[in-house]
Amino acid sequence: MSRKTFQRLSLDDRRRSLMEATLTCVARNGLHGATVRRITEEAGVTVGLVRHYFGNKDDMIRNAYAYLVGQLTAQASESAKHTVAAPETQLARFLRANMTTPNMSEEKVSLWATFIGRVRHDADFAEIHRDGYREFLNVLETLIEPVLINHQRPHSIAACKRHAIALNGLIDGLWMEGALNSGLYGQDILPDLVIEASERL
Amino acid sequence: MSRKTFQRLSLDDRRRSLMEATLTCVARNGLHGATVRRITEEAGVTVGLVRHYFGNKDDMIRNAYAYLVGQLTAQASESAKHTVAAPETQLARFLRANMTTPNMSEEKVSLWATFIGRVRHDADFAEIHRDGYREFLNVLETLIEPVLINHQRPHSIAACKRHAIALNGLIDGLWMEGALNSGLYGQDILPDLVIEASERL
DNA sequence: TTTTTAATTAATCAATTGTATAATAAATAG
DNA sequence: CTATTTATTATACAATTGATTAATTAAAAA
Repeated sequence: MSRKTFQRLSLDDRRRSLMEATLTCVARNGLHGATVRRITEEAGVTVGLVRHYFGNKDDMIRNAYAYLVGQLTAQASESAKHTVAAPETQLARFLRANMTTPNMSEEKVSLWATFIGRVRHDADFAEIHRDGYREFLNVLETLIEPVLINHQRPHSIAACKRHAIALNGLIDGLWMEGALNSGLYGQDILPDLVIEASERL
Repeated sequence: MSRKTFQRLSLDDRRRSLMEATLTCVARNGLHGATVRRITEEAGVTVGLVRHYFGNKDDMIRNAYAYLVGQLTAQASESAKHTVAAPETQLARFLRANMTTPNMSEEKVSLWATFIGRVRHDADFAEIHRDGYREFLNVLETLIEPVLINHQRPHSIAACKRHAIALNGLIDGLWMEGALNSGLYGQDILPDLVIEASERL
């Protein structure tokens, strides 16, 4: 029997490959079904690499979670600073982007929810979550402030924050509804709905 | 060595005890850390009872999930049909109830999110989720319709549904924000916030 | 080319997993 | 009080788990 042929990847490439395989397996089999063997098979390598690149499985999963949150916030930041337009248009565009693919990928949202159960009990998860949340909130606040000013509404830091929290809640909630859409309504109403809703806010 | 002394419980009591222990363990250790041994120890029994009452572990977990969803929807329905009051007051009261304990128990919301990752891949989970979701939406719709009528706004079935979906999204999102509150704001602003937001909807 | 480096494989290990079965004892019926 | 039922315990088992180590080999260096 001959050994398996393999490629030597750079540290970053291999780590990313393993984190993505981790997310794929968690999405498919849940946190409890994402075993080291399944993950490494998905990545096309053998189990020893987990120790080599992450020390142990838990650390690999934490890194994968951070990787996921990073993707989500990066997408959000990206779709926020697009063109020059009226503040309302910018906010609306941002919201629409967050209600359509690829920002609202069913898999990512579902993954995000799967991990959230760990946030309350694992300090590392909590920190990753908090950082991502803070960044998303910041993006929202900077989008909201000019809109409030335009409409001559109170726009203190606190007021912006309140609106950001509410809007973020709405986005999160509709994310989840969209991600696991139970077939009770068409997916396509969500973008209009979130804009319609936030216009009233 | 003497054997462990025990009580024989009724079928319903023992099943409920095991389901509650299951939820406790999932909340504490995640779906992957909720082992049969931990669960049965939490329930104060030995492992053999899982087979006796649920056939296997997966079935026990599915039943525990259905039990959780049942609790959540029951709470919601309960807090909906309270007093006789103006439709706006009733809706506001319902929303406030959903943003405060015991309806918004951190543990329950966190549990709810933990399980949601399974909804897309397990038909049984999907059905349980869909049923609970439908019921919650129904409650919301019946609360919303009279409000719309009072304000002489379109109140077709479709319009009510849209509002219900949006409000449910807002509730879900704020639920999660509240449950894993990252310490970025005080918990107490959520009730006011959701009412303030929905008044504008 | 040859040498060196370290990424990767392959195999082994102890621990934990879910499940199954026979022995036991609590509750019920006669 | 005795017999019967069956909920519950205790134990065993095979499979799977995450972790560890030494042997390889691809790639870089010389």
